[in-house]
Amino acid sequence: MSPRRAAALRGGDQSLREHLIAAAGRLVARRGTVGLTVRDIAREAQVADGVLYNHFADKEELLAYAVHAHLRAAEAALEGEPPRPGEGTVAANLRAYLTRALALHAAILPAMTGVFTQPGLLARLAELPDPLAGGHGLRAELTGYLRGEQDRGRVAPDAAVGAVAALVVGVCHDLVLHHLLDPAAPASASAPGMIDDLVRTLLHGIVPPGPR
Amino acid sequence: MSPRRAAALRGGDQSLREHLIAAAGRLVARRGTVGLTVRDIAREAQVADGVLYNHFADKEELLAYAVHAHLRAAEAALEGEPPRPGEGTVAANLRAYLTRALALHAAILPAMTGVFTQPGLLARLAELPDPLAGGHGLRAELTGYLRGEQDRGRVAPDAAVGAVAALVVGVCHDLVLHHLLDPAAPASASAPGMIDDLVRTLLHGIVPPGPR
DNA sequence: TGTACATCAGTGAACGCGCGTTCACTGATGTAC
DNA sequence: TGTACATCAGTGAACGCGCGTTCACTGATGTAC
Repeated sequence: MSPRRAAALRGGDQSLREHLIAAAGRLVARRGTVGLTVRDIAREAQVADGVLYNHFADKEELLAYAVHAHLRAAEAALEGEPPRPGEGTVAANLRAYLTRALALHAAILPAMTGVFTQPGLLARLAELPDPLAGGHGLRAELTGYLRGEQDRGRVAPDAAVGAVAALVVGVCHDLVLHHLLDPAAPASASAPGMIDDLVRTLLHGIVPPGPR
Repeated sequence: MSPRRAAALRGGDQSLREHLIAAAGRLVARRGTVGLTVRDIAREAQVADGVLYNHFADKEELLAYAVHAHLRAAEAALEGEPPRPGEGTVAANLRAYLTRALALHAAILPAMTGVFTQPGLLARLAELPDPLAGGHGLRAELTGYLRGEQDRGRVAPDAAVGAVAALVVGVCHDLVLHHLLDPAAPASASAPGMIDDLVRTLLHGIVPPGPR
């Protein structure tokens, strides 16, 4: 008793549900969630307009799964492992965290920008397991790393790790948003030395050298 | 030859055009641009649905003026003057800049979040004079201030002023967005010490004291 | 093995709603006499 | 000064479109005999 199968699924072993999430996820990665219609998704999935309602309560539920898949894919696409306390130099590690965070935000922010403006979608997304909520995991990773360096004496014991994490995540927002505002302009994140400047500032601050 | 006047304008000396921009601006400040309909605006202005087309090419043009008015109002509402190089202490001045920037972003970001997702509206807004584009003016102010302090030797001559500006503006995005994501959670910006932590980090960095 | 039937996911035309926009009409005010 | 008319911004019902959603129908597959 296995009834009709969607034409687009011939030859594959994916369920239509997974197929729909994947298709919607592709569109989310490409265009964000704003202005995405159920017909766009059905066309991308090469499937009838109405099927999605056999697998999801409504458009918002499908979109929540699609955004979730997009976020996890962006996270999985990050290269290498996050640095660990004690290894290499603090400067190199901070640089690695900044690079990772920038790459993640560049992949995620365009889609998340739309999510911010759709409270219902945001709520649906929060209900899914492991939401990672746009860089939360990264913030925790960085905070943990800095605490580890404090234990090893390579970061000042009174350094404000929470402030550093907020600065790092924030600067990612800023650099990526600037690029969104004016896609023609060269991303200042890729400006030579920008990341190094950020690392230097976070490490040593801006007061002149001399007695503190 | 002065024909009919909108009922809502009785007793005032405002033009209907200004009246519409003000009403739309109020809604933008309250709810952002997303989901705002021309009927919402007409109801807020206590005016007929269609009048806006006597004064604006379309909804988007009115919205652009409304957002622009909102941005200028938020900027005007900032208390006090931005600090000047040489006055007070660098720490106090940085604190003042952070406080100003946070206040501005808290007022502006909810509306701007929606603007990011409406490319047409963004383009219209960019066409208006003095767009200030979500903190551009503030960034320039801060950069100028830091250069002035460099001239006076209170900020290291090799300090990366552009990086500091990006960090300051970025952390504002971050703190405000967090509040947007979870309005119930207490704003970490208001957490006691957060701003002081940020100032300390920017001034002195996180490496342990000792020989550089 | 071959044939008729039952099942039910997939299909896509159609529905209803809300939106931006239009336009025939209204009516307060200035002008002509 | 008083009256009839012209003007045109304001009015709001109506239009058309695109959207999310529904549902009568289709047809590939498993089952009964």
